[in-house]
Amino acid sequence: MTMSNSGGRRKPPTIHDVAREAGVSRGTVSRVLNGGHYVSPAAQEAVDAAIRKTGYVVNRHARSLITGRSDSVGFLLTEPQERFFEDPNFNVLLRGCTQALAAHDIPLLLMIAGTEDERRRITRYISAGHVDGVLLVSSHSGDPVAEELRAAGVPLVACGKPIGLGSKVSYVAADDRDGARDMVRHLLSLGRRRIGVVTGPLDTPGGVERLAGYEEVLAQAGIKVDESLIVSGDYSRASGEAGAERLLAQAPDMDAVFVASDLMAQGVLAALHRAGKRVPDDIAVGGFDDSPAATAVTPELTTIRQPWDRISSEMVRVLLAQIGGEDAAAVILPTELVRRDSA
Amino acid sequence: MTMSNSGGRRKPPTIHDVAREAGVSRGTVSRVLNGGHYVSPAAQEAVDAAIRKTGYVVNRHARSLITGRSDSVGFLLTEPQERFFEDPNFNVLLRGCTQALAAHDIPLLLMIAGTEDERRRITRYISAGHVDGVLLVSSHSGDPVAEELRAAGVPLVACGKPIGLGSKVSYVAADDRDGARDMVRHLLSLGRRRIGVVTGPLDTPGGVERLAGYEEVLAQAGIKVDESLIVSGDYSRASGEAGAERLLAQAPDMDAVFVASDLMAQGVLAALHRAGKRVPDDIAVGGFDDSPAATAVTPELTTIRQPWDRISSEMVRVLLAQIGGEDAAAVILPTELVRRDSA
DNA sequence: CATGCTTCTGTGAGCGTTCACAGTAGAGAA
DNA sequence: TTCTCTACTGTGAACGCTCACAGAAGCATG
Repeated sequence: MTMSNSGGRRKPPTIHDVAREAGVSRGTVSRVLNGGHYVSPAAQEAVDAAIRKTGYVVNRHARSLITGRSDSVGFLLTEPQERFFEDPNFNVLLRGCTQALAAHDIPLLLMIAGTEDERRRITRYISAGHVDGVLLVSSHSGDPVAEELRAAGVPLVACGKPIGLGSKVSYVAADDRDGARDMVRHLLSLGRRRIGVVTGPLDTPGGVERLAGYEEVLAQAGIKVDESLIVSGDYSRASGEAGAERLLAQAPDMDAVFVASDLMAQGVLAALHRAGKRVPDDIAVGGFDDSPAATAVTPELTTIRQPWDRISSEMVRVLLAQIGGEDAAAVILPTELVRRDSA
Repeated sequence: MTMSNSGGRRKPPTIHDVAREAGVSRGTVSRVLNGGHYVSPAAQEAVDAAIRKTGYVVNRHARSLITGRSDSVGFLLTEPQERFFEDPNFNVLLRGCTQALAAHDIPLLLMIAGTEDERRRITRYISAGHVDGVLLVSSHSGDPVAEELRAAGVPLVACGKPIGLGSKVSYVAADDRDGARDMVRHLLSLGRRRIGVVTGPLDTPGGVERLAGYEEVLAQAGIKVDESLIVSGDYSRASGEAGAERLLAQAPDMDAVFVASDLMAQGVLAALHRAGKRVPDDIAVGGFDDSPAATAVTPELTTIRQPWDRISSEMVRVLLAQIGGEDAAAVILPTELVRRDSA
């Protein structure tokens, strides 16, 4: 009855074991592990075999201790959490980032800065160098956590154009203005002329840009912007419902409405339904996001697809580049009109 | 023009710096850091002050290198990702776990095992000891990744009762059967007698248990279970829609239906609406989950709330206990009936 | 006064890597 | 021959921490 293996975790092999097995030195194994420059074919092969045989996996702690890198990045969510957690796009983004990083063998640490205590803990953790960089999701303007990290020189890539942060912050965003332009042009092409809009929050770049696209296209079409056709929401379903009611009261002759998020559009559809308006016959409805919500309603939403899969992979690409020493960069990605039944 | 601080990351203070500042040795600082036993009040205070002054944060890599612990845990999502990512409960769970862990200063590493390549990478990463334990979300029976980790002796806590894994795996789950019982009893109390059911996937414990609760209560009430009132779905909205259509065809006199998830219930509502049935007048509908979807439909869903916040905190509690050497444990948490308009 | 116990402190070793450097061998040039 | 160059390899020193151990000081006990 000697010590058995089952149940307990066996001490894993080290670079020493591999070196001994392969009949070379630690240094040579290390070189093989890190790119294989200045290694003879024979040594290369011997080390590869030894690694396979021993099941060796590099000890990242030891490596990090000496390199100063952690080979991990944080995914930081600050401020108004609820909204994000209800938004399925958030999931797509999170998954995309995780998988893009996994391809580089870099783990993603999820960090949620809700309470003041969490905020402190997270800034301390990140500033201490426990992650090499941060993917930031925060629509909040003047986010104090983000500002502190920026000041500490931590590589940072935001999702969506950040407000109130210095110019040294990279970001990746969909072309909100162009998406809005596409949708409004589409509504015009359907012959609609009294087009309302439920905007997103106007203290966010996305909210502002989508409204700007709307106004731009109307102006180009020679249609005067009518203030009674503009109401603003906060991307939530409830605010869409309330917005639609206001619009119906202010502009009974409205024949289309561009809603700056699918979730709000859900609310708009509900309100229109209650008011006895048929969609799209009486009023055409255009959404934004192409979230699962878009196909969960009747009629299914015509909407603007944001390329979330590309957004996530670009965020990772830009962050890794920045960690590698490159300068901050801004990436704007094109959107796409998805035609369904509501417009 | 000497090297300036701004932009670059400054080398952080070490335990040496703190020791010098406090006028004590490394050992004493280390003791303060790890619980403060066998430390004189004077030393304690001096070290605390030095830590504050220098802004010292422990280097986790150096610590892990010697302790063998990583002080981090993985959140592992395997198999049918899409379903999870559409399910808002997943977000609540993920957030809950992240925050519960944060309170212990333990980072959460998100891992998604989609492709075969990711699966390999993740098992290697975890088996190598780069996390101390794993929170597992996987409804798939006989999950190979989970099985491998279990065999490797990695502390593991599943969300929901896992199928096909040995008994050494802990899990935390809502009391599915009791929740189903509550809902069916509620439908009976409304005077309904021809109660249909759209089950979850019957290769998962949740699906089986919810159906069992349904059958149990009907039996208690002296109502014979009618096979034509039972159809099974996969928790997706589409399967709910299809299920409702089958039920309407098979049992036109149905006056209530218990749907094993809110997402499916959304589909059921849509199908009933199309068929001209009024809810709850003609047919009462009961859901399960109390997801945001429940209040996003008209009429709002009467449903069973699963205590997701407690599930996540219990998962973390059980995992940390197991990492600390305790035995595997199973935790079943009570559900709650939420009355709204659909039943 | 020796002995033991408790409480506290400092020291050296070592965790598993990478990195800088020294060194070797072989080829080609002077 | 001698020198230089290239391609490769091994070695010791670090990285920042914890842990085991030795020891000191204080106090009670024999």
